[in-house]
Amino acid sequence: MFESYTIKDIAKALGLSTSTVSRALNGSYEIGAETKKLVLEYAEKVNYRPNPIALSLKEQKSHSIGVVVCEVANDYFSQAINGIESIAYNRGYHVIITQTHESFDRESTNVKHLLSRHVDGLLVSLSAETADTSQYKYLHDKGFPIVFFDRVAADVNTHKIIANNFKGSFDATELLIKAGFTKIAHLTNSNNLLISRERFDGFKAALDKHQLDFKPGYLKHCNHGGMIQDEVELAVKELLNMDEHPDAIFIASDRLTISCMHILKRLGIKIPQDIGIAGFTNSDVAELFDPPLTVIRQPAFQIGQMATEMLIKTIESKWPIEDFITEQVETELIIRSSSQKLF
Amino acid sequence: MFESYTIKDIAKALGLSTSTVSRALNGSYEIGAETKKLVLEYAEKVNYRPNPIALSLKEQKSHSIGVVVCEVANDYFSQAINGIESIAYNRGYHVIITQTHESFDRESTNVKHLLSRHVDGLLVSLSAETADTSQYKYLHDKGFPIVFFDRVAADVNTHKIIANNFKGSFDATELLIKAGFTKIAHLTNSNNLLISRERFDGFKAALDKHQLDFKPGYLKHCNHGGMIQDEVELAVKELLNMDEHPDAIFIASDRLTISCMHILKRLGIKIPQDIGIAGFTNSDVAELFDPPLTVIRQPAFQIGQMATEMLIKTIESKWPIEDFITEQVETELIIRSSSQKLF
DNA sequence: ATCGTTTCCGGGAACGTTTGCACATTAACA
DNA sequence: TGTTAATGTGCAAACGTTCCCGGAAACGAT
Repeated sequence: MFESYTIKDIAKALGLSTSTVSRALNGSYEIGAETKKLVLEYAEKVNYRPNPIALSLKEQKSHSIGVVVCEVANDYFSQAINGIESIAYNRGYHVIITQTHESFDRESTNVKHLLSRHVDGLLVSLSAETADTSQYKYLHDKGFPIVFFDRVAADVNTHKIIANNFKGSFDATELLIKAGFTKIAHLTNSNNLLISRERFDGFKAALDKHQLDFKPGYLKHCNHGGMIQDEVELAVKELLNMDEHPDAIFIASDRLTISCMHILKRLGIKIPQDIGIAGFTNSDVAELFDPPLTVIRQPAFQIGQMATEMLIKTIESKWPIEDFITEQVETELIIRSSSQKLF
Repeated sequence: MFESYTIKDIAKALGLSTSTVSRALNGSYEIGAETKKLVLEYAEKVNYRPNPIALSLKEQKSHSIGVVVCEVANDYFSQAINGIESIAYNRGYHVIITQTHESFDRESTNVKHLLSRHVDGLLVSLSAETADTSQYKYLHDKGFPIVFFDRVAADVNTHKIIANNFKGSFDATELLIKAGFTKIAHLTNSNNLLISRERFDGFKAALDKHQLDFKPGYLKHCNHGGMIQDEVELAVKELLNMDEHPDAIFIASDRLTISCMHILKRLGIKIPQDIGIAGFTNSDVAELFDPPLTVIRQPAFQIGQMATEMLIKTIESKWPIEDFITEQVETELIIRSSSQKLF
């Protein structure tokens, strides 16, 4: 039944006061053994569950956490959310998810909305458009719990969970180089995002190590994170139409990787004969692609879990936290034939 | 700022009572024009937002809806959840998502948990294991708002949103037949699910129409909905090892379709040369598969939206609802080469 | 001057909890 | 017999709202 018993009901039924019942339920030492037993048994019998809303009001805690991501229909984020939910559920928190669709305005209003919902903390992965992180800085300075994951704000000193983007990029790029590709382009997200810069650095470092020089024309940013199909298409076409066009593309985000594959398919470009491909994605079906796709995969589920654990620890901490840590997790390079150069 | 102003604060600052402020904010006719203006302006200035938790306690409504699905990391369900969120957000509800992982026990505890959270209504897609729907019947009889989507409970008379499973299956099967396949197997979910039975009926009807007889050995149920990889693998292998093995498989669920593709790939089975494939899935990358996969696609986003609209309408209805409707939406058959017979 | 109406506003209860405090009972002690 | 301590229980406030009442002031009509 969904009309639930309250402490008042129990008190009335047992001829006790609500305070006594409350204390008995919470195992207070100042309640007699038999009274306690009486209450506990009755509560069990009628399946008493404390009203979480009343508790929230009393404790001034909503027991909910707000999540800000660009979109949920995305392999990386749906896996991360899975991780977030799994921890939150067990710890008695519920999760309110909001999507920015890579828009800074949406992100701001989402944060405001979550705050007006009185969430106890925020789990944030920035939108591609976001350059201004002052709202987070402000909240964080006021002591509001925030944990960033994946797309972190460089200038807000709070807990963060990130993948080893440099190494992931370096390894993937080096893989392409070792396979024999020499003219490697880089398709990436907005430069606002720290991950874009880190991934670029890894890419560049691999080039440097193998004495390949970096062509500025081979670097393409999609400032809307792949939400605008035309933007990606334009970038890809520009690469393909260059006089000395690239023989491989290293792609730095999940959505861009998938978009790019669609575009290449539509254009009839053969992989890896015409162009080699390696990209970040958490798709579980990259193995089934034609050709099977070489990917850099992040432990999205674990990242979601770690971020949530950290956030809840921060929320429930008795003292203000001053030591904020940045956890780094390793990526996984899964080599398939899209990155194999054919001679 | 996240410490928000309360009505009390406003009352104190303006030398009014909380009742007056509350009424002014709600535009009550019994408040003088200038008082109202004063309050409204001050509230605007300090960016007053009513505390949703206090409101919930007062109104005995949590403004949240519970969602029960088998998993979120699934193309169909992540798209549906996207639709659910989009409506709920606009209507001022938040969404609590729970996953059954196709287990009936998990489903029961999830429902109990959501109820103890005082959700105002439930959006449910049954687990593959669920045969007993009495808990929903009970709640529904008590007047608790429930809307089923996709995997509906046949014997609970409430609002439902389903795809035209019969037609989707019929069309896909007929497509395989017309392509020249004659020995078509059917890989599907547990028979507990109404959608499995409907999809089987569509499959069977197409066979009948074209005078192909149905071989019981060609029907394989995965009672755990594809959550157990070995179960799917066994089913697929049994089909392939039959004396007169099928020349095509029609697959009736998202997860099974993807699982089956992985298994066939690992076994080195060529599609469509060795076996033709068509299956239900909402994957956005089926086009990129090797070979491109013929799919039956459901309008998952819209289904999520419709279900949520219906649920909120039921929640907010003044009178008890007696006319419950079942909305049916059409599926989309996307023909690609996995279902093209090569001679 | 008295009464009824209108207009405007405040007091206080209620929603379901927790918790500081006060109180009652009993037992032990002087 | 009175004092103290220990034990067990209840009252009431608080969290932020809404809303039923009751009431004060102003006004016109009698």
